[in-house]
Amino acid sequence: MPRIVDHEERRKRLVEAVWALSFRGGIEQVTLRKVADEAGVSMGQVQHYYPSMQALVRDALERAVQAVNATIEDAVRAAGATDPETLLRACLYALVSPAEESLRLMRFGLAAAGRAASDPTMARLLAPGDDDLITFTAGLLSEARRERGGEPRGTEHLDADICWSVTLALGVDIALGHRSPDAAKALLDHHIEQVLDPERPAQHAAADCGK
Amino acid sequence: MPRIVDHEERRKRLVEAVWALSFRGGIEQVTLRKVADEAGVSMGQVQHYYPSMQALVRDALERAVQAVNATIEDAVRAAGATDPETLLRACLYALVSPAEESLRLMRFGLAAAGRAASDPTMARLLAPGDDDLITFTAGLLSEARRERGGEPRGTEHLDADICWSVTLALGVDIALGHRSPDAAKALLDHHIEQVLDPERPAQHAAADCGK
DNA sequence: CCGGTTACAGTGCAGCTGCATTGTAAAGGT
DNA sequence: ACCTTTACAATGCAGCTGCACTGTAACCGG
Repeated sequence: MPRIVDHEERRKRLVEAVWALSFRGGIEQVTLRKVADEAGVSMGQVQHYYPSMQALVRDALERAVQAVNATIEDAVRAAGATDPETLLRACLYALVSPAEESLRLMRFGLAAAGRAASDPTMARLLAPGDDDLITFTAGLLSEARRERGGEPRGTEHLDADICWSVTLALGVDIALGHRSPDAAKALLDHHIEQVLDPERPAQHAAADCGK
Repeated sequence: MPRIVDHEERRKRLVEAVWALSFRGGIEQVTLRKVADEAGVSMGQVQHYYPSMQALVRDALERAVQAVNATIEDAVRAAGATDPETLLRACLYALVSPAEESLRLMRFGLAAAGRAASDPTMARLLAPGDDDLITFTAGLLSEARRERGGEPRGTEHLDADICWSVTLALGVDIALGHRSPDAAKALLDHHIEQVLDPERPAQHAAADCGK
């Protein structure tokens, strides 16, 4: 019947405006008017697609989470059918990537997490999906250990959980500018080494893992 | 000459009002009027002690960081002269404590970190002091390993860094309500075990480290 | 007792906020 | 050709914001 437009495209554009604004001046700069300006549209359009500001920010967060997850899945797909260790590294690296897009997402994610600290409905968006990811990672850990000649330790699930915790913390550090992506990657490498091959002492003296 | 009051006491009261408000409704609820109300004083007083809202929040963050550090130091002092492993655990547990006060600080810290993501002057307040803490922790790790009959691995500094990263990530999870303090502690225990005694396989089957 | 300094309390204001409302142009079905 | 539905654009508004400003009461050295 009526005029038909691509809703998805509009929402995406608006959400990207939110990300951009938040990246530049913090989530507090995300207002109806500024989002409209950044997206090059009118306030009316923003209101047309989102009933409230909260809904906009929520959707922006949801899409940010999806985008990060997509980054990980892309990494898996790109790695293809290599050894599990390479795959594992590829997954984890996705969160400490120096790519600008990744940085934008992490920054917004952190800002949103700040809000989520006292907004349960937002916190839920940041919650781990269904720990499929952890289970998948645990599988990789298990295989990677076997490939290195180690025996299974039965703690893969916990180890995977910790792996992601470390990675997330490093991502936060990067977002805050406390660590360079390189330094984070180096530290992450050390941890992976430790997890995969606990017995081996220090091997690569780790050029610099400093800040 | 003039009327004399305890400046420190006033500022502390105001900052605690900021923490309380932020805990309840998020950092966005922290406004001049609400802070004044919460502290039971007038807006004029808030303005008298802080030239701007930014300054207030900054001071609140600075004091929150100090308070958390104090928590760690208290833990060290309380542990007294026990074995290094107990000391190490005491330090790390400070960040995943179920104490309400700790929760308030972590929540506010997370909210502030959200702002710090795009405010470098705030990010600096959250930056690691001078990695004295990491070095201290590395020392504990080293001693604890020796006590367990292990040989030094030369990676204690990196390991300590990772320890705190894990702990921080768990603290964030708790603040977001994604993990209970108990679950976090259990996972942290697993990691400590792993770090101190890499060779040993799984020992305590870890009742539940689930969410 | 008094001048001066400090420590507030109260008020006013310009600017911005989200949101409701109204107006209107475009498109498709009939 | 018309009518209905959609997709906006533009404007209005009440509420809140930080902050500047003014008033004033307490205190203390002299």
